[in-house]
Amino acid sequence: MSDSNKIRVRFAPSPTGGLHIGGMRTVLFNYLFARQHNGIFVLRIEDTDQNRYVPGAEEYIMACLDWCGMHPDEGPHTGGPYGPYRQSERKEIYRQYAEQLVQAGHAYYAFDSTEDLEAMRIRFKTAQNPAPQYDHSLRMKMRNSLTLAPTEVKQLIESGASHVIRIRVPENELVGLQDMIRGGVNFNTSQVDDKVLLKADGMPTYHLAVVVDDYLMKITHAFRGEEWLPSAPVHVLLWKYLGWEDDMPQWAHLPLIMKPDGNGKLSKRDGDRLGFPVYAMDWKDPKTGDLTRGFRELGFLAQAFINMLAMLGWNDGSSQELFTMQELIRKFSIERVHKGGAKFDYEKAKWFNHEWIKRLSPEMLKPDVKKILEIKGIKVDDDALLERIIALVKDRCVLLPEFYDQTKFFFEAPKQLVTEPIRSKWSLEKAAFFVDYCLLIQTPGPWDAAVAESIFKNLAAEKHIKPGELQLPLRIMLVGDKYGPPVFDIASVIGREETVKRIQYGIQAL
RNA sequence: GGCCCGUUGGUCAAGGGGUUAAGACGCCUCUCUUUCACGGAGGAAUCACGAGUUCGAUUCUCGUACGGGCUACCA
Repeated sequence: MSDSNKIRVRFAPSPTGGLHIGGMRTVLFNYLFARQHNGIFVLRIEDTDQNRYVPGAEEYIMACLDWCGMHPDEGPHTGGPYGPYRQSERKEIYRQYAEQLVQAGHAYYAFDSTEDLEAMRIRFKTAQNPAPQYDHSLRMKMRNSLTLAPTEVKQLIESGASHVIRIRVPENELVGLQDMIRGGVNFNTSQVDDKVLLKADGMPTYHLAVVVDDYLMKITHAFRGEEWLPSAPVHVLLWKYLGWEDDMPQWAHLPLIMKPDGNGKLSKRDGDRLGFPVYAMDWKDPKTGDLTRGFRELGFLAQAFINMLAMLGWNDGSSQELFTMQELIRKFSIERVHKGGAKFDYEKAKWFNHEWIKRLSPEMLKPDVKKILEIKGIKVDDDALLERIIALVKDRCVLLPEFYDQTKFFFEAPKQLVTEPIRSKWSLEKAAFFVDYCLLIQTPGPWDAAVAESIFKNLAAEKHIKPGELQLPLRIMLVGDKYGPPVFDIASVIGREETVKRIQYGIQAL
């Protein structure tokens, strides 16, 4: 494939806060598509709204992509031949195209103030039309270069009067587009309003910027959320009016991710309300200082997060649900993306993580587990030991932090023993058994789970006590509670001396 | 209100004119394990509705209902 027809996609977030799973899924689909076709994945920062700009959000977005291993081929930090990749730094580019549109009669200057606009909306509001739009039916009633005398317009502009440039949407024309997911979608332009293209501050709106930049950056396939579908005719019109129709990218409007309960698209609030993450990573709002927890910090593996994201609205047609990034790159197809929105299910998300923890080797899990333990003040230097422990417990950890609860007793004796389950059945005979058991295991010789178990069972048989009656007490002495991997494995790992110590302490406590 | 997009169990979903309508999550039962999980075996539960086309519609068409999105000098 030559460079001229190379597939180029872009993820174009606006840096206004945390990156939620919908955004991350858009990145993922872009990334998969690019990699599958050996194309270019561009990151473009859409920071045209100065009011909503949040410092740090761009770095945060980069970090999220980094976590998931989806590195842009071009972008503000990587550079590239079509930069700059921040729209705020491209401000000067947009004006000329807006002016070009005005010259061609496809756009016009509008001088209406916010108050004018508000008054218009109130004045023309009826039961049939509760939200009047600045469109073909109303534009001749407003203050713009269509209604004002050319000399007046010229004078207003020269005097620096605040104004915007609006697209002049034709009346009663059919505008259609082919969507890769939905097929043909048609609109009658009479329903489309004269969207602002260039704002009073000289910044473009999304509508102008997305078209200009997609053209200039040679984007071939444009993926975005379904919420953009209604404004797609504006974009199609712009591609046409700018004379770039042949270069228009193929569109794919992705289904929305919905709230698990009730209705509407998923928002950060739902996560707060229902107790699950919505953002990829922890996000601290620099203004309020509020911390919103992310999937990563709550203990999700990047592999699981990606896998979960991919299955939200896509499948390969088989019943396979577990995919590596490489498999996804190979198997992804935009045609198999669902049309309907999917309700987010946190239980299922956790299931993916659990599956990935089970699937990954102790060695691969080790860095994450080390981090978890270090946070809790446990530093492990013996890698082989740690891997052995991880192998023992990983099947019972759903989220990474659970590795702490599942492994802490390997490193330190339980501080408190939960004795309720065994106290009532505790007896002098059992105490004597454990005293003897300690004596027996202290004699030199090999030490592993099998040894610990056979000594235990032989002694129990000798004393005519059912081994089952003894195992739970042993577990509680070693672990402190009724959970964890097989008890003799634990004894084996912590060693005979520590086992003896804990048993002796346990006998005291009971 | 208008425009646009959707609709297979509670959730994610496969399928697509004739099927016992896959599979997964969750839930329940049993089993393994004298811990907790994992694993294994089962179970309950679905084609929104109405017309039409057809020998036959969950599948095609049209309506309706319902859900969603948009309707900003936000993206």
